[in-house]
Amino acid sequence: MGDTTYDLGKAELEVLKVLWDHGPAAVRQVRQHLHEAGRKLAYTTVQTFLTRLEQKGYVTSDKTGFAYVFRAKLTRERVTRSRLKNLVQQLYDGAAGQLVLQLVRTERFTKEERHELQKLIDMLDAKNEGPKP
Amino acid sequence: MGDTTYDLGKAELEVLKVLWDHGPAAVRQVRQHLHEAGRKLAYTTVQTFLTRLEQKGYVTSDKTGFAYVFRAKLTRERVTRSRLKNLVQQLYDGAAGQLVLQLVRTERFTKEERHELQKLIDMLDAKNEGPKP
DNA sequence: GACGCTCTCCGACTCGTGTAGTAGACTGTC
DNA sequence: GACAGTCTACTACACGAGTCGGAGAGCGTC
Repeated sequence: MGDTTYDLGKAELEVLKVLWDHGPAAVRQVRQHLHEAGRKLAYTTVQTFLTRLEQKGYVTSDKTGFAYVFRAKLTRERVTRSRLKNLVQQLYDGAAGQLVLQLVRTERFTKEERHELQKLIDMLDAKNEGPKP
Repeated sequence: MGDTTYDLGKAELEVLKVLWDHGPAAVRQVRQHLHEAGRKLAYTTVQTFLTRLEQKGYVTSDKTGFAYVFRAKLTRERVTRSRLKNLVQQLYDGAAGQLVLQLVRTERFTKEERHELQKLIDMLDAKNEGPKP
């Protein structure tokens, strides 16, 4: 269902994000990307995170070449959902609508995003008002 | 502006939430509320959290009566914003729109919330298309 | 076949957070 | 004014997360 709660530390998430953004990579590449993002960590530190992520089942590794190549198993969407669910639960006792409203109220959107949003609302309207529940 | 990042542990947030939900309270009352919410903690544990929250400047205390009464200084909205900002930053490099889209896509809304949302979008449209940037 | 580079494995240390106990101060009651 | 109950202050400890170094294994090069 996706109601699982993923326990990811801040730094672990950063590492995972590299895999999401750049695809599968070995320790050295991950470290390189983090470095370019202004995050300077020792080689072994990155390795520790990758290992821990693997132990938790959030990434997999295959050693086809010289070094292990790590690949994200957990998707960004699942983490987002989990994080949001936590947030909504912790702050609003589960009332997600309130959160979205605050978000929409306070964030800036591009034209495209607004159109997309509009379409989604239309769909929601159609779905909830058309066929009887 | 509100871009501060509040470092609140999970348990600290629970305590803070009691203050939001029930207003100012002394250690004993806070503990009582937590207890009713199924969270059983020792008196001194609750006290520790309150003290730490005060040290961080997130609550204040006044000792008018017998015991100190703690009052939330930080608002739920600020914490929400901070948390969301973090989330969006960490997962989407700051592209909040993407987050909202996913939220709207996957969460259920009441009719009222949809209407509210619609109004907000109309406002966004008006604001962003009316005066030149 | 010795040197050097890169990789993995394992251990270690620190800091924040969650959790609580004890000692002493205060207050009200007989 | 002694006792019981409640409050605060201080201390402590375990655990996870963030951080890294050193030891040893593979592999390429002269």
